[in-house]
Amino acid sequence: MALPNEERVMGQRTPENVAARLERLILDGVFRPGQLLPSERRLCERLKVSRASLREGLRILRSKQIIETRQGHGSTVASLLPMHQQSPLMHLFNDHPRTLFDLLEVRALLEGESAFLAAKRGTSMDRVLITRRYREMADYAEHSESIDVERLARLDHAFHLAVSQASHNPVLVHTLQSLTDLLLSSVFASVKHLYHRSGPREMINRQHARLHDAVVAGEAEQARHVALEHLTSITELLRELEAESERLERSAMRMEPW
Amino acid sequence: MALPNEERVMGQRTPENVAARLERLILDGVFRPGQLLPSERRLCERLKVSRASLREGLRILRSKQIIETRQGHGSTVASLLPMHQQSPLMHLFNDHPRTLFDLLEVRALLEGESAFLAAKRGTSMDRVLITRRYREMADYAEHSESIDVERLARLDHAFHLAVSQASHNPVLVHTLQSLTDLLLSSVFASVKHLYHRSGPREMINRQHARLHDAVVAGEAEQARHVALEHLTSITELLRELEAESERLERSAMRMEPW
DNA sequence: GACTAATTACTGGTCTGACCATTGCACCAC
DNA sequence: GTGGTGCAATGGTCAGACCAGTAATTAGTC
Repeated sequence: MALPNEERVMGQRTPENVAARLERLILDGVFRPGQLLPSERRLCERLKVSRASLREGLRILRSKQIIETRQGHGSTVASLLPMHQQSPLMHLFNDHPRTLFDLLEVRALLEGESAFLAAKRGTSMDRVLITRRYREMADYAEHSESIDVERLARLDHAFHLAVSQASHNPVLVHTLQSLTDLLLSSVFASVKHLYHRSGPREMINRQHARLHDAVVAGEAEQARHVALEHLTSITELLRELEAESERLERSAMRMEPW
Repeated sequence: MALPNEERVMGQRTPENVAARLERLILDGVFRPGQLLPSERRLCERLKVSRASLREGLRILRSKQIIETRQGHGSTVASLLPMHQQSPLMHLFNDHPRTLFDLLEVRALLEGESAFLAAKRGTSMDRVLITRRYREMADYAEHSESIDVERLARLDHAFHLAVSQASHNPVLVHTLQSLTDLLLSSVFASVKHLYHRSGPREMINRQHARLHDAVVAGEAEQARHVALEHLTSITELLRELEAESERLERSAMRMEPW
């Protein structure tokens, strides 16, 4: 039961642990992309595991495409780290921030259609659920003094999800979902900013109210119109935010040129 | 260099090969989902490899989530085979064939918007490319006596891709692309049927011509309208095809009840 | 007889040390 | 310089041993 101290801090001698420790070393920059790792024999000594366990650990990293191995040569850290492998579209965001607005454009289209279909096809149960989600969100936004932005974002998301689900088109729900995930993972900080300011927040609240009313009333064209307006507003707000941060960056650059 | 004959047919004694052979056995139904595999020792004998290599092979299957392993118990074939893991949406198609029309609904929306934007934003270079793709497709459809359906489908796809790319919205292009891939992977056989019949083929040709003309002329609203009409036609044709095959199935059932 | 505890015969997990196969480099003859 | 040759390093595979969980059987108890 009692292990030598050094081994305890090193963790268990299991392949999973080996892979995790090596991944940590790579993420910390000890081993850099393109670089040749130490030989298996050396890594065994350094990580205090047998070669069999080490090799299974390397196998894990290889299957995650974190390293590449050539017999007689060694293992090299792959140049594309998994951070960039989250989604095919992720590349775009890293290369061209402008893609954000392309995404919003597509999302507006889908969000508008889902509101339209929800108003048209939504059952009474759908409407009850939509209203409940709306009330949860609106109550929290109005009554809470100190707002937890993350929670508000979740409630917001739940409301829109309920609307899209009332469209009774799972493909639409899924596509919208994946685009929203992509959006939030890339600009969650910016979205948080929107909630923090009372001006935008109130505008968003009003639009949500109108969207809810139109969908529940079954006014399909109106629902689509409101949804499009909603997304247009958000796009506008994000544009302003971007321009603002650009101004800040530029002034910071003047202060500290490189 | 000279291996015993038996080993040569078994293949190399490498973990990758072990994984491939086991996967083959699972796909062939020798080992069924939920079933417990033979113990590592037995598999070693049967596959004529050392336990170290076998374990690395099992590690590969585990990382692909084809098997699950518990110490002291054994390795079981996962109940969800990788065939169903191609895409989150794939589940839907397997469970509810009706999803096909949901997909076509979303695709019509995106295709319409992409035609609209292409007509609006397309550069002269875009138009040249769209025309070229259109001509390649139309020439092949008209002049070829015996039509290679797969080739025609590729040309068709290339034409629509050129249109969507002229929208200058990479997110739209990507989303449309993934939906199209999903569609073709699930109902490629049905799509082939459409091309085989001269009636539907000529209708599709006419719609392509009108779509091309509207986009190149920059008539955005008209382009959207034609694209929507195009997708509506295809949906209708697929519906008819489905009803037809259902009739066939039902009559077959009467012949051979079970 | 019914329940609990110990036994035991499995299972996967790890370790060791050896040998094989490929690579790349230093060396050497031409 | 050029082209072979050998050697030392690498990853790949192997065999056998022991550790560590699991589960069914058995022995013991009430």
